[in-house]
Order: sequence, then C-alpha cells, then structure tokens
Amino acid sequence: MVTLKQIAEELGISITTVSKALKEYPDVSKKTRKLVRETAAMLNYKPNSFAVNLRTKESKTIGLIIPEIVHHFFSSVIKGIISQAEKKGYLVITLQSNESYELEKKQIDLLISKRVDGILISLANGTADYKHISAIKDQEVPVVMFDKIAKVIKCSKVIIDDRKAAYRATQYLIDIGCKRIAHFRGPLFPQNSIDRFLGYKQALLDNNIAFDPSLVYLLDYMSFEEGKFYANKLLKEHTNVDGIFINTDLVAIGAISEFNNQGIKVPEQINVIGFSNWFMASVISPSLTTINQPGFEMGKKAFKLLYKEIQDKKKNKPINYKDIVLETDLILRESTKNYKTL
Amino acid sequence: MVTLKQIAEELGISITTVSKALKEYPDVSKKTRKLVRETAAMLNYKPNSFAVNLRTKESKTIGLIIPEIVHHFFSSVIKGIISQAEKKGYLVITLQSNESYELEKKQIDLLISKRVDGILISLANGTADYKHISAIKDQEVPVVMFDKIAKVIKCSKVIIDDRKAAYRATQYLIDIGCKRIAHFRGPLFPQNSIDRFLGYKQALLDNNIAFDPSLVYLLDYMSFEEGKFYANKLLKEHTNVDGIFINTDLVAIGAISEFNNQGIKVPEQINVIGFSNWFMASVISPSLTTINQPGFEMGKKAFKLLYKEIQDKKKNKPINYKDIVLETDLILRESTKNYKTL
DNA sequence: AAATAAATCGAAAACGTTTTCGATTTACCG
DNA sequence: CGGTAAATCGAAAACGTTTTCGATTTATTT
Repeated sequence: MVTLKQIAEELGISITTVSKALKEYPDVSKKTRKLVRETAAMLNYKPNSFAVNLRTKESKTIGLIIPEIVHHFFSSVIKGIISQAEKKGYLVITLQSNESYELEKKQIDLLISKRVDGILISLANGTADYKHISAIKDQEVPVVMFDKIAKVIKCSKVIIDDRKAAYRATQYLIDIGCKRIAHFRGPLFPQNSIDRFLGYKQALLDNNIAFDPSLVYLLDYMSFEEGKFYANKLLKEHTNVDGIFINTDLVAIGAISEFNNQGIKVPEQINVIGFSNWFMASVISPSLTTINQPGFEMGKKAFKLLYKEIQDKKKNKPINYKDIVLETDLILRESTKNYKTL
Repeated sequence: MVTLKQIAEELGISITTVSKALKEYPDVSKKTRKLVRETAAMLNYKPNSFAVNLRTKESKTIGLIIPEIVHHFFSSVIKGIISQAEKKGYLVITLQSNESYELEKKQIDLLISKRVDGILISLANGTADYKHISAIKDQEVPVVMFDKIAKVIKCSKVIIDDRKAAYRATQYLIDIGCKRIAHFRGPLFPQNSIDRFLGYKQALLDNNIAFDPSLVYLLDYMSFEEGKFYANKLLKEHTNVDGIFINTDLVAIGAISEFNNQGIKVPEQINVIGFSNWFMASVISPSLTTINQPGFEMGKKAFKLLYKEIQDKKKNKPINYKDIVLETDLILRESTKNYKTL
C-alpha cells in the first residue's frame, strides 16, 4: 500500500507538501500540485482511512439499528438511508436488534466504541426504558430516531402520524357504512400500536359509534398465522362485525385468507383495511385496502436530519431537534367497498 | 473521551503498562492489572478504534455489496451475514449496486479505500466483465461471492445449484403429466438465469420431450406486471400449454393473477412453479409451488468463508478457495397438481 | 552475600495522516 | 540593487494505540 511518504520520496519533496498538494492547498504551487496528483494516480495512492480517521476524529460512517431486516417496510427504510448516505460520502453499518432491548443496548455500545459519526435507530418492541439512548447523547453522538420512537427522548425524529392514519382508515370504514368495526392491534409498548389504536377509537367517538373493547384484539407477533387465528376468534365471538382495521398488512392478509376459507365474503360481508402497503397487498385476491407508509422516503429524511446534526456538531453549533411527520395515504383496493360506487 | 494516557497519569504508571494490563499481558503483575482494569472501568474507558485500526491494520469491518436490498431473498441473506458477523465481532457496511455494473465498481473502490477486512458480493445483472473483482484480489482483500456469481473468478463462493433445482421443478411438472411446459426465464447475463434455463431444458430432453424455443420467454425486469404480460402473451401464442416453470415467485404470482383474470384454472388447466419461496408464495390463492432458496443460511455460510479467509491471511496461510452449494427444496402447494392424489 | 534467574516495568518507535507555524525562496517595486 | 511582500515549502507535533526490547526490581539459589 502506497503512502504519502512514498510519493514524497519519489518526488524528493516533503510529506507535508504532498499532503497539501492532494488537498489542493493554495500554498503549494500549481506545478507541484499537478506533479503530485499525477504520481499519486500513477502509484494508485489511496489515503489510509485509518490514519485519516485518527487525525480528523471522524469516520464518515454512521450506525443503523433496526428491529428486523427482513421486512418490506424496514428494508425500504434501509435502502433510503444507504442511498442518501452514499450521496454525502457516508457509509452505513447496519445492525439488527431482533426486537430485543438487551441487544439494542449492546449494539449501541458497539457503535459508540466503533466511533461512528452518528446513529439512526428504530426501537425494538420490548424497549420501554431509554437509558441506552441517553447514553448516546451523553457521548455527544448525534442520533435520530425513526418510525418506532420514544416521544420522551429529546432528539430529532422522523415518523408518520399513526394516529391520523388510523383515524383516516377507520373513518373510511364508517363512510362506506360499517357499523361494527373491529381492530387488530399490535403489542402494548411501541408507540405506533398505541397511536393507531387511539386513532381508531377517536374516529368511532367522533361518529357517535360506541367504543366496544371486546372488538379490539391484541396480537403479539403480528404474523400471518395470528391473523388467521384472530379472524377465526372474531367470527366466533361476534356475528355482526362488518369492518376491521388491522395494524399490519401481513395480519390482514392472514385474516382475509381465513375469511375466504370460511366462506365469508370480503368486502361484501366484511371490509378489511390493513397498514403499511406491503408489496403483496396489491397482489393478493381480493387486493387489500391499506395505509401507505413511505419507508424509502423516511430513510432518506432520517439520514438528512442526522447529516445536518453531524455538520452542526462539527461547527460547534447548538443542535436543534426537529420532528418530521411524513404524509400517508389510504390506498383503496378490493377489500373495501368503494363509496363512490355505492 | 478518556485515553490510555489519562489512566496512566491517574495511576502514575506508563501508558505501556496500562495498555498491556488491559490486554492481560503476563508481564504485568496481577495487582496492577486489576488496578488498571478497575480505573479503566471507573473512567468508562473505551479504546479509540481509529488508533487501534491504524496500529493493527484491521478494522473488524467487512463490506457487502448487493444488487437490491428490498427483496425477500436478499434481505434474508443480509440478515444471515450480519448475524454471523456480529458473533465474530465484525460489523457490516452494506451497499446496494442497484443492478448496475458502474455502481458496483465504484462501491468496490470505496470499500477498499475504507480498508474493510473483506468483501462479500452478489453481482449485478449487468455485470459481465470482472476487472473490478480482480482489483479486489490484487489488493489482497479477501472476497467471497454468493448467489449471483461469476464462475470464472477464482474465489470462494456460496451458491445453490440453480440447474439442479430447475431440473427438479421441471421434472415434477412432467411427473404430474404435463406435456407442453413453458419457461419464463430471467435476463441473459446472470449465471442463475442461464443455469435455470439449462436445468429446464435438460429435464425435457431426459424425458424425451422436444425442446420448443417458442415456449421460452425472456423477461427483463422480473416484475409482477411482466408476469401478467407474458402470461397473456403465452395464452395468445399457445393453446395447449399445461405447465410453466417461472424464474421468480413474483413473476409467477403475476402470471397466476393473469390466469385467474382470464378464467384459466390453476392447476387444473395449467400448473405453475415459481422460484425462491418468497413469503407471499404461501399466502396467495392458489398458493404457489416453488423452489426454496435458503437466503439466511447462504448469508451465514458466506460470512463464515470470508471470516476463514481473513484469519488465514493474517497468519499468512495460503488461501484455498471453496465452493459451497446449498440444498434447495421443492415446496409443493396448490398451483400444481399433487401426483400422490392423481 | 553474591550470583543468577524471574518478574515487572517503561522508553520509544511505529502506524499514516493533517495542520500549524516558521523558514526559505521568488517576485516585485522604487 | 536593496528592501519588502508574496509565494512556496517543510519540520514537527499530534491523534491514541501496540509492541519490541532493554532496564530495573524482586525472588531464588549456592
């Protein structure tokens, strides 16, 4: 591996001058600058980034902690982050918390000791205390949370308005005439499940529909099988349900599959709305009405915020935390009646 | 940030001793070792990895280049790689080539100049020359290819036997009585499409079924829409096709969707087999018979190979390239007749 | 007590870069 | 030509760690 020293010896000049020449310092003559550039190219010189890191105290690398990689939404976010980071000359180290608080904690430590320039994180479902996040801030490492966030932590965030989106979905069910609307919700902790539940509830209240707790089912794993299981349970426990708002497309697809099996017609007998707009939502039959969650854009925005904070920190500017709320859409498909044609 | 020097000053001993104490060198007394450990813990000392990297000439980081992140198979591979790397104390920098040869080249350069300890790569569809891969080897950076590989490059590889898997699928179609079997293949370059095509062809020949080139359709993007488009084309151009082997589940699902729309019964009139066993294959109706491609395991194995090469290189052992071929399964579902019940 | 062996420590170089600041050279002008 | 200003260069310190090797201290043996 060729170093500055070798270029310097080759040309009979000092290391200092070589270094400055390559960085186009004005205090080295154009002639030597050119000379240095050329021999550097000839020798295929590449700066030793270990040395650069040590000297400049930055690695041009950020850390990313995500609950689950194999997931349409999250992988879209990752893609958004990586693509944006690349544009700004940053690389991304990805870690998966597997929805475990303990792992999340360890991984934060790991990233900090690797001295990444910043951290992007979406919290695990199990995460309910935030000491490890404060630890990042104590180390003065810029951090931005996205999607699965903790409201109490003071840092920049990129989210969607889960509550509003859920409200919108529920309102649509009401608009097309549903009177008894069930909800399959996610686990207790993450803010997202809570907010979606609250949006659902609020929409009912605003339309003078009594909230019936027995119509809300709490799911643990948000899997296809759970969707089937609870769809079956719902059918057994209630006879007059005509709409469901379901926390996740995958679960919704499981539910629809169960309805199909039992001869319940979707949307004639029961209208179904999911959440996320997974690719397969458009592919199944009947296709699934759902809320579109802009993962790629969320990733891009999250990196941009982090980037800004990293730059500000370098200039010793005070950080000002920013919350970005991305817009969601209700994508109408076959699993709900269309009120235009009603 | 606390350094060795600060610990040394705190205890009135030398930096050398502190460093050695923390690494449990036998030439520092147990008493001082303990003392150093304790004050290090107290001061929350974390070694500066930039300095460690510079000194040891390794970063405990590997690079990963993948054609597309938002993809069930590839994201499984990523997960496998990251999980295995973490066990061995390595971090993973992920980049996405977007199926572009040019980007792939740039990203390799980037990773090398970042001085990663090794590189894992799955080639872009467009990649047909391999100078950039040779460049990795010239720099003596260990490299392992997986899934989308180049046979001519001398390096370790983790793959499935695409040809065998395609043969198996086609043979199954023949076993259940198909006489006219079509094939939707992928783009020309990647070895995978070629091998799957060859497996298909071989199975026909071995069963004395004439190979008819007009039954093979070459797709460019392997998308849902393309699946629909070519399914329609197939129906127009041939009337007596009773089976298709399709390169990718997504395309197969598109095709099935088109068949459904046109009132063609799957599997009664036409049997369909896909490839990959994407999650949604089990979820659509009719569910899709397909070849299972073990992504997670492939990721794990690929990292293990790379890890071995990195260790060998450190010990100046000669590298011996290894090819690992993972087993695939034919997953029988509703899109094909079941020969047991025939 | 002297001699030798073993245990413990630290000075210093090295990794390759960046940057400050002073030194030297060149250009310019009267 | 003398003097000043501008242009160009390089010595050296610094970033924080690891490791070699020699120095010093302690323990052991005769």
